[in-house]
Amino acid sequence: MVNFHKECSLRQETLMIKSDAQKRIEKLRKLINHYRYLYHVLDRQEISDAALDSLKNELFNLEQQFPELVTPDSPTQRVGGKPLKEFKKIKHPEQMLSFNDAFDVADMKAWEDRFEKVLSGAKKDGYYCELKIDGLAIELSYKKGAFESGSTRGDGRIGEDVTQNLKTIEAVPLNLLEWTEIEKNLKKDKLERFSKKLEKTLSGQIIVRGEVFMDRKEFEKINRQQKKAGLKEYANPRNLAAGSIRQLDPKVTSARNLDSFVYSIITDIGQETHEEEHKILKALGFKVNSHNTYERNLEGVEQFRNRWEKERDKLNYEIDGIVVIVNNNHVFKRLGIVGKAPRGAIAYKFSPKEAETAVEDIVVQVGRTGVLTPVANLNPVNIGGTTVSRATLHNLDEIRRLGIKIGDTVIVGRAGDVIPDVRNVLKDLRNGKEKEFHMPKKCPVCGEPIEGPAQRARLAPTKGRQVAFKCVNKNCPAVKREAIYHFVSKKAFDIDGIGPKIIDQLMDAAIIHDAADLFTLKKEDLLNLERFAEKSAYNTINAIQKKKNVHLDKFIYALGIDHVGEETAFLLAKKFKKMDNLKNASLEELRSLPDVGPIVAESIYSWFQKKYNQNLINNFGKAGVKILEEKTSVKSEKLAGKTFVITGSFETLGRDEAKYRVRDLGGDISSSVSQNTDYVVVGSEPGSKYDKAKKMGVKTIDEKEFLKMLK
DNA sequence: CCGCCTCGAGTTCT
DNA sequence: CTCGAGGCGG
Repeated sequence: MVNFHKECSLRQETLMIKSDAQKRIEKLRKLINHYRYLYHVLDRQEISDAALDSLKNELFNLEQQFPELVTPDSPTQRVGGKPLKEFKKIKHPEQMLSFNDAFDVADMKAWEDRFEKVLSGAKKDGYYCELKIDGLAIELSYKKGAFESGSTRGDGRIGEDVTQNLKTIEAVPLNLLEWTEIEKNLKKDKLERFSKKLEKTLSGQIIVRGEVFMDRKEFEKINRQQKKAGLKEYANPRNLAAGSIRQLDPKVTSARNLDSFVYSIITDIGQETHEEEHKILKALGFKVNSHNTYERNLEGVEQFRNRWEKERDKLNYEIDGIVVIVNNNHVFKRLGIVGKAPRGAIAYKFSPKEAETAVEDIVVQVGRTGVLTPVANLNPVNIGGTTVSRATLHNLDEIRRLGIKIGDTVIVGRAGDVIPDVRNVLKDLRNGKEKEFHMPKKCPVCGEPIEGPAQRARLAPTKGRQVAFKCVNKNCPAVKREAIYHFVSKKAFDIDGIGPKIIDQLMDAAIIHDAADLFTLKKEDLLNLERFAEKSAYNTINAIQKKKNVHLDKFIYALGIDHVGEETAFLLAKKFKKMDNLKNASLEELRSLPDVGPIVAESIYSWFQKKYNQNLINNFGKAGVKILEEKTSVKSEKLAGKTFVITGSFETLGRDEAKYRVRDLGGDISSSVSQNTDYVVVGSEPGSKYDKAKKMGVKTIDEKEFLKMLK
């Protein structure tokens, strides 16, 4: 009796808890699903990750206690499946097609012309434009509002059943929204007319399609982990996403944090346009891409494309173009299929960020310092919207690293989206006629012998390996020419309207021999040259004479002494005050300056020892160049001890101007972010310094705050 | 001697 | 902007 009683009460207790648990479980599921929807679909975070995790934890624990309460659509079941032996096949109810490609306006026009002929004047009703996500296509099937199965494209007719893996993607709803919610959404978009048919469809089956992808952050995170573990890094997010979705063990897929957008409804619910499909998908609780939009004509399409080509880097996922679809579904159907692609849609690709081309030659350039730089002359190709015909190869080490030969086929990209850069040599495409590149033994410009790493190693055996080859002839025309380019450049004498072309002309005609000669130029000297008439000659002379008075730091910088750039020139001007003091400074004096070590001191000292340079300085004086020697006074100490780094561009002042203003107030400017940096001033379109500042926790300020500090 | 912090120099096309 | 290397502190 006693025992019976006990058992009874125990059962009673369990039952009670179970019913409570059931209620609690349902509430938790609803809540978790709601936050998931806000976060992954509507892009809104209203609860911290930690808080959401604790909800999930509670749910998980309850379900552990009552396994019989687990349902397949519970949020805990996103990683519920066991590893598979192989994927089952799923037949697509309607073939999954691919798109034909267009690369420019002409292609688009041709496409429009082609199908308008087919339509023979029927109304086409504009286009729907979507971002073309670089991922893989999927198909999802929902029965009675719950996710039932999903598959990859496969060959278009039959795909692989990757249901378990798709479940792990939080952007893929395990349940559609509740009907009352859907109705509200439809009303908001004035789509009530679909209500009836949609409700009926949902009680049965609805099939939709979309794209699975991995965002950049996740991709970078995984590659960091790979690197740390000494494993091979993945080539791109697309391949990694595709690989992840084809994992037999859903635990692996789950760890990859994939994302997804959907973009079309296969089931007929009376949708008239593609735009409506998107709105309905959104109303159902699917994640659709909010940037997609309707455009009336090809001009609008063109604008959409161009805008996103420019802004594609701001997205957290990769796109390789846009998809343009005839918006009217009846017209779209009528246009039919050509080959493997629908005639009513086209992928309008962005110009590629990398392209394949041939190395026609490798030539050598001589820079201001005499350093020889090998440059590849390329068969011109369009990369990122501009034509590239040359790319630097930096030095011999780089050539060896790439293994590049003349005649090779290469992949060219643009470093920092600007500077052409050889990424890869396609050695498999060689035909045997490729020629090895050799550094010339003699300077290609003056014919004097080149000093290479081997020679220098003998001269200074303590130094490590040096990569540069150098023409050490002080009279090498190339070096002298570059010296004058440098002299007139923005940060030196800043002489407007005199560029390499004019300097070449003047030197070739032997009218000038060094920078000092510029200041004694007469109008008559120029009139004999090609492309110079009265007016242009006058302007040029005027531009030169206008810059006759120059601050000491600019002057020192303009001399182009090895290892003396802007900063060191500024420092020298501040310390020595007068040109004469610097000229006569001893090695020890120079060496004692902060940031000047043995190498820099030696470079400065020996520059002023040379007769040629002494003459040059005298000639500047004779030509009437005046050095303003009293500019170093700091106006205030307001920013003393503060170090600034500047990135991006500003509305009200240039970067250099900003720099001078900081210095005037006693602050320091640095070119790279570190622990020592006090403020990073962030303009529009900032570069990597901004990222670094954020990572290091350095304080960033915007233009407004910066200007306030300057006041 | 090592590692961090800077500066210098080179770079393409519109 | 990026890479290489000089300077300097630990």
